[in-house]
Amino acid sequence: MAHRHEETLAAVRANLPEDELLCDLGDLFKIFGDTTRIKILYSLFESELCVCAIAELLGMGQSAISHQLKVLKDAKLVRSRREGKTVFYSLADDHVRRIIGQGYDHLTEEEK
Amino acid sequence: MAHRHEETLAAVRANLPEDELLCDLGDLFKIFGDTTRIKILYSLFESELCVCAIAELLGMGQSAISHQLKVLKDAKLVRSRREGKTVFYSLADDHVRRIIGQGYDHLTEEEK
DNA sequence: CATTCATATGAATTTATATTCATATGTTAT
DNA sequence: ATAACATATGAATATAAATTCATATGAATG
Repeated sequence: MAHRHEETLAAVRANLPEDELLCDLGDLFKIFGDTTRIKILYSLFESELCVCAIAELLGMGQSAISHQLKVLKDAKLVRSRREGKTVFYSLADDHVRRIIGQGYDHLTEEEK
Repeated sequence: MAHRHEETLAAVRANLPEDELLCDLGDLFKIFGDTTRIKILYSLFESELCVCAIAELLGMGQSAISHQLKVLKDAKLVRSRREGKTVFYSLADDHVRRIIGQGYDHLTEEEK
């Protein structure tokens, strides 16, 4: 503790969500915070893709992609659909596009 | 490589941004992907705060907070303003709110 | 039902990142 | 100038997370 700021902190505390939600938020963004996963998600903007197509597209091993798809699926960011031996992945909902879109904006827009 | 998907991949490749942008996106979200930083950003929704107020609010050491504020500042997510011995931090622009808002929506809304 | 193909998973290794500790910098007041 | 306070920073440690390798599961086919 250093100087006084109880008045300020009271207001901030009142508007701060529960700890659990803040943790969940961090965990969610953590998932977007990896180049491989961003690439996977972005690839799925266009169409559903099978695991080996994604691996080929990104120039990575099948195992690495599978592991990351699991992370994405656990977070409900992608869905999967099996067709014979092949499993197709697609975006789970539109939040993915919106979240990435906002990030894109931050990177490309000028700040004033 | 496994089976054929050149046709599909061609279309996906055409719409995929440059590698550098995808990396930058990952790096940006990585910053949101930490509970401490999310808490700091959320705290700043309400008002600007000095370092020791944030440390007190989060129950963490001043050093840890300073390190994270540096990360946030380097990413241009927060600004700082010195007033005597005290340094006040505030959100740099509205993208922060929007990005966190989209994450919040994903967590709290029902998916259909 | 044995083989092949597509995907998934566990363990190990490597690499990155967060916090702490000690200390430096910068500001104000005596 | 010296002391006291607020913040910043470097190095070290601890923890987490990504990829690889080997192998397992699950589905189709001869």
